[in-house]
Amino acid sequence: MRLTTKGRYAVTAMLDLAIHASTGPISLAEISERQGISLSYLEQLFSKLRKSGLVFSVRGPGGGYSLSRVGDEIFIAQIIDAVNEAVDATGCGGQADCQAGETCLTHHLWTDLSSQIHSFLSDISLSSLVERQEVKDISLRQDSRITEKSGIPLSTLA
Amino acid sequence: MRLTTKGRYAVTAMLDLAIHASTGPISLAEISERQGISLSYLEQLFSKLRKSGLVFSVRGPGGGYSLSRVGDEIFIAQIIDAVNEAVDATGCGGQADCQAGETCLTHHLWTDLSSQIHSFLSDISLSSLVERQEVKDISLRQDSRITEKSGIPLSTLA
DNA sequence: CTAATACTTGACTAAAATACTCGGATATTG
DNA sequence: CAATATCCGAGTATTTTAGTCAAGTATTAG
Repeated sequence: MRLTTKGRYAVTAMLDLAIHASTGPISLAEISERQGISLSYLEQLFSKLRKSGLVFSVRGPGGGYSLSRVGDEIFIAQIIDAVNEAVDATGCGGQADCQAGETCLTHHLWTDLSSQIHSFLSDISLSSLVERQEVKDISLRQDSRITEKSGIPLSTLA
Repeated sequence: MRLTTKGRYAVTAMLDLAIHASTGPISLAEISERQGISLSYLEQLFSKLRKSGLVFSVRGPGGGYSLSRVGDEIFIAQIIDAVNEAVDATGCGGQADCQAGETCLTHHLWTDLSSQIHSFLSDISLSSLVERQEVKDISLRQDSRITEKSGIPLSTLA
């Protein structure tokens, strides 16, 4: 199964984009700070997300990325597919040549599992995540932490 | 997500054991040949499977491994748990400290996915796999290939 | 009793994948 | 033209995986 930080970061970043969608394009620097993901790494991921048509970019000052369509038309499986190539639990990439060119004993089991996972993640839209209370809470915490940092100093120490 | 050849091999080997259960203990050498898995690697895996109580061993000539209980009381999730520690889609191992000690934006999603996968694999018993037609077919092919090798020479060349 | 079989254990290692970094280029805005 | 921000490819340290190797112990057949 390919489900690593790459896929997780991609979903997290896309969710960040969905949450802050109303304010125009979001720069990767913002996402990097809010979500704690390295900027260079985000650049790599968004290159793939853009090529898959999930986001579009605006260059230059004030630029950044935006979702290419509304959040309830973007599903988690699409995001993971875009950066991970495929969610696949088989060892042969679905080729069924797992044991010296022939099908291994458990091939069909992993095929079933793969489609199970895929359909689960295909049913969850970005919008549905944005609506969840835990997500709202965490997002609020993240936003306020950023505000503290870049806003009015909290004490006279500085 | 941790689902690698380790877990796949373990399930495959256990299924091999379930299929050939009637003939007493099965040696790892047999499984190694039938399933194309290195003997030393199988030894590692079965060490964990034994410690988890899924199999028991008989030493000495004629020895090998047997299932510790009937195949419809052994589930795929248990096998994977035994060798892989856990099927877990989160990056934090369920600790919810994914982002600098705090919960990351997508933590709950990965928690949900993990339990989805786990319950899917918890519903599938070894016996149910043994019953499947594809598994029967593949097993038959594997057994006949072994027979050819160790049985009556197919030509006078040797 | 002894030789062969087969499990048991732990340490070690090559190869692959992952999770990045780095340098520089290009486009856009003010 | 200077600052911002995306774009792109190559390079790399770390970690994980998948597997080897060596030495041992228990058991049984003969």
